[in-house]
This record gives sequence, C-alpha cells and structure tokens, in this order.
Amino acid sequence: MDFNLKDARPIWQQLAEEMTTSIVTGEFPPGSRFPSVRDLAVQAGVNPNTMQRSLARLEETGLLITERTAGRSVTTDEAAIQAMRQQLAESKLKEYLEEMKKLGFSAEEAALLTASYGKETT
Amino acid sequence: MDFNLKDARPIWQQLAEEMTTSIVTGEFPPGSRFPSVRDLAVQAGVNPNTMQRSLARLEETGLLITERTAGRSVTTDEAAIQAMRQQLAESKLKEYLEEMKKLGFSAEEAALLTASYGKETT
Amino acid sequence: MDFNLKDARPIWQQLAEEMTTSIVTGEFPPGSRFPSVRDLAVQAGVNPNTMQRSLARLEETGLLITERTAGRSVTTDEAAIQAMRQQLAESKLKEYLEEMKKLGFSAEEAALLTASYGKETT
Amino acid sequence: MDFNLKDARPIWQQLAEEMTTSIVTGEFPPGSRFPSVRDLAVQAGVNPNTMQRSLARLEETGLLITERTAGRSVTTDEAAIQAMRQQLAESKLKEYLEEMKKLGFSAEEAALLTASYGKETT
DNA sequence: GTGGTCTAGACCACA
DNA sequence: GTGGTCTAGACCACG
Repeated sequence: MDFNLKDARPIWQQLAEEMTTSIVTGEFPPGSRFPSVRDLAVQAGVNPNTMQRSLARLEETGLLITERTAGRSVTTDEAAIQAMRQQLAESKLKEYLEEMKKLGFSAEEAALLTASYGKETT
Repeated sequence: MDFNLKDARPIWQQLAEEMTTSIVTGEFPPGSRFPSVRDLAVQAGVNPNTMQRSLARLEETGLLITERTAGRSVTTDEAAIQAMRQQLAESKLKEYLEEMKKLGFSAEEAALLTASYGKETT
Repeated sequence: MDFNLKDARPIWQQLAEEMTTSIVTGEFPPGSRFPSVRDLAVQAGVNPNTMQRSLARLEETGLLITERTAGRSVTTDEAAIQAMRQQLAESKLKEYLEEMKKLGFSAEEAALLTASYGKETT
Repeated sequence: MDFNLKDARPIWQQLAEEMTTSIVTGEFPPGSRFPSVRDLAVQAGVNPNTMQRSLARLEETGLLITERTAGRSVTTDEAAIQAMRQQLAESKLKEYLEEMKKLGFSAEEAALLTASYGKETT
C-alpha cells in the first residue's frame, strides 16, 4: 500500500484552470473584456502577484490577449478555444480512467459504465 | 466566475479512501489480517490518532472487522467488498461527468468520448 | 524622426538569455550540475525570486532539468542545445539586419559587408 | 558565468545615435535646417539640457553645423555623412560578430549565415 | 540544503 | 486606472 497524500496543486494553477474553464464554457465570450488583475485577485482572495501568474499562464496558452494599458481580453480565435476545451476534456477523461484503473476497471469497462449511466439519466 | 480553491480534504479521509481501494482491489484479500494502527501510522507518516480515525471509517463501511484482542482483519463478506467497489466506481464516474458537464459536455457526449478513447488505446 | 528609447528588457529575461548562452557555448556541459537558485541570485545581485523566474524560463525551453530536492542540471539532449544555439544565432542575425536596414543597407549589402570583414581579419 | 546586466546607455547617447541615423539615411538632407533644441526636447520627452548634449555630440562628429543666430543645419559635406554611415554600419557589424563569437561562431560562419539568410528572403 | 510557492508592498510606463 | 516587474521575507516538502 502506498500513501501519496496531498494533491495540493499550486494556487495559481488551480486559478488558471478555473479561468480556462470559464472561457471555454463561454462565460467570457471570445473578444470580451476580462477583469483586471487586481479585481480578480480580490475576488479570489489571493495576492495580485499570484493572480498575475495565473493570467500569464492563460496568455501562454493563447486564451487571453493583453493590451498593456487597456487590460486583457479573451482571444477571438474560437478554434483555439475549442481546442482547449477538447484538451481539458481529454485530460479529465484520462484522470478518470486512471482512477478506474486503480479500482481494477479496464478502459472498456469504464466506457460501458459511463454509457450505461448516460442511459439511466436520459 | 466563482473561485473555490483548496479542496484539501482531511487527511484521514484521503487515507481511508486509499485503504478502501487497497481492499477492493484485493491487495488485502477477504479475511486477511490488517496491519496495526501503529505500523500504518508510521508508514503513512501521520499521527496514530489520525490513522485510528481512518480505520474507524473502514469499520463503519463494513470492510474491516475488529477483533478486540487480535487486531483487525478484512471482512469475509465478499459481496460487501464488491458493492463498495461499485460504489467507488460510481462515485468517480459522477465526479467525472460533473466536470465534463462544467465543460459543456452532456452525459452522452462524455460516454462517446470515453468509448472512443478506449478504442484508440486498445 | 521617432524616439523609442529604453531597450530595458526585464532583468529576468536578460539573465535567462545570458544563462542560455552559457549553456549553448558549453560553459555548462550537457548533464552537468547547475548552481542553486540562491547562489546564482547572489552572484547576479538580484532577488532569488527574479532568478527563479529566469531559471523557470530555461526549463520551459528544455535546457534545464530540475530534480526537486537535488538542484538543477543541464539537459543531456544535445540536439536541443544545438537547436537553441541556432535559434539564438538567427535571432542575433535578424537584429543585425534590422539595424542595417535602418541605415539603408539591404540584406545583400549587409551580407557582403560581413563577408568582406571576415576576409580582412582572417 | 558572468552577469553584466543593465546596459542602459545614457539617454543623450541614444538620442544622438537616433538623430545620426536620421541624417545618414537622408531623412534630413545635407544643408537642410534642423529643428530647434526646444522642439526636439519636447518631441522626445526629455529635458532640453539632455537634448542639447546630444546635439553637441552631433556637432563634434561634424554632422551638424551651428549658425550662431540661425539655429542648426545639416552639414553639406556629403562625404562626411557617407563616412559616418559606413562607420555606423561597421560598428553594428562588429557588435554582431562579437555576439556571434560568444555563441561560438567564427567570422566566416557568421558571414555564411548572413549570406544564406539573404538568399532565403530574397 | 534544495526548489517551489505565496504574500506584501513598491515602483514604472502607458494613456 | 492598467499590466509588468522587482524586492524582501516567509513558509513548505523533500531527503
């Protein structure tokens, strides 16, 4: 038995992922204005530097565009946004399959279970 | 946008889940002897009290049986173990579907994605 | 006439470039140990955080590998190092041609001048 | 490894170089009137004293002629202007070769690279 | 001792 | 007001 506690990813990564989700789900439409670093920091209850780091991450991935003196806005490249959505989905899927595997379920069994659940609730 | 940082579940819960997994996957077969609180606590690097709480949880769920003077052993009720395995799997599944839903995927789409991934890698 | 003063790139970028040069020129051979963040910070006279940022950049580019508790070392991927060397060289070249262009020299004229200088000094 | 940060040349030097470039490229033709110190200072957003120093530099190099009561004008000595253009070009070239040398490229290799780039883009 | 993260607070350039 | 950078100092996990 192995004990690997603490998922504890850095705050800035968690923030980056949440904001990424907000963008790919359309909460912040392509081209729309994004809140200021300071506002977001206050809202999340973190230091502005931490939030800055998260936003820098979103810029690296191409989801946010920054205009130095005029704040940030969501990219207008909808293809990039959709690509990120797929990427996130696959990431979640792999994570799910990984945990199912630990429980002794093969990928096929996991898929069957997922499908059957879909039928139940539809 | 809502920021819900720091999921950080209590340590004893994480430990309980890991030990539960170890049992349902057969690492500790039905009826087998379970390590002592002290040994487990040392191995996990936590306070014995914390480990005690985790084990109490496993007893509540019926996976572990306490024999007053002779330590603990895994239940011989294999049906209960399998039921727990199913329960864990469904829990993971719901968690997965929940996150996919946040990304705008329906249960059906999630199931399709899962199935297609299984084909790719098989 | 246009006045665009101050090249003033951020310190961490300048540091990153200098360290990159040190690696591609072989001052730090592939696989060799790299100084600690704190030592480098003291040596450069900057805050450890600033140096950390520079090193993070070198990791992103794949030149440095970090082993959490054992410090950093130069990548053993010599191809990556050579690729970076070419990239830096092209960057310098473009910068040079850009400035020559401002002086009214075409790329061909700049090339001729470079070639003639090479003959003089050889 | 040696860290030589902050090149930050004095502002008046940067200004002098930019104005020199403007003259050798013909933006200010030989014999033409040159703007007043005050105008230039305002345009560059610097103190008139700073701009004064820059202009003094241009006079030392012979590019600008001061007519006591009538302001400054560009020299009519076109040979001097061309000589300055060559001098600037060689300066840029030497700077370029110096940096390439730091990357481990010989003057010949640098020349070849420059020539090949010219062919690609022409 | 190592790298990594976070906070608090400051300064700068831009418009 | 905006984003960006930098410093100073703290804490943590790891071995």
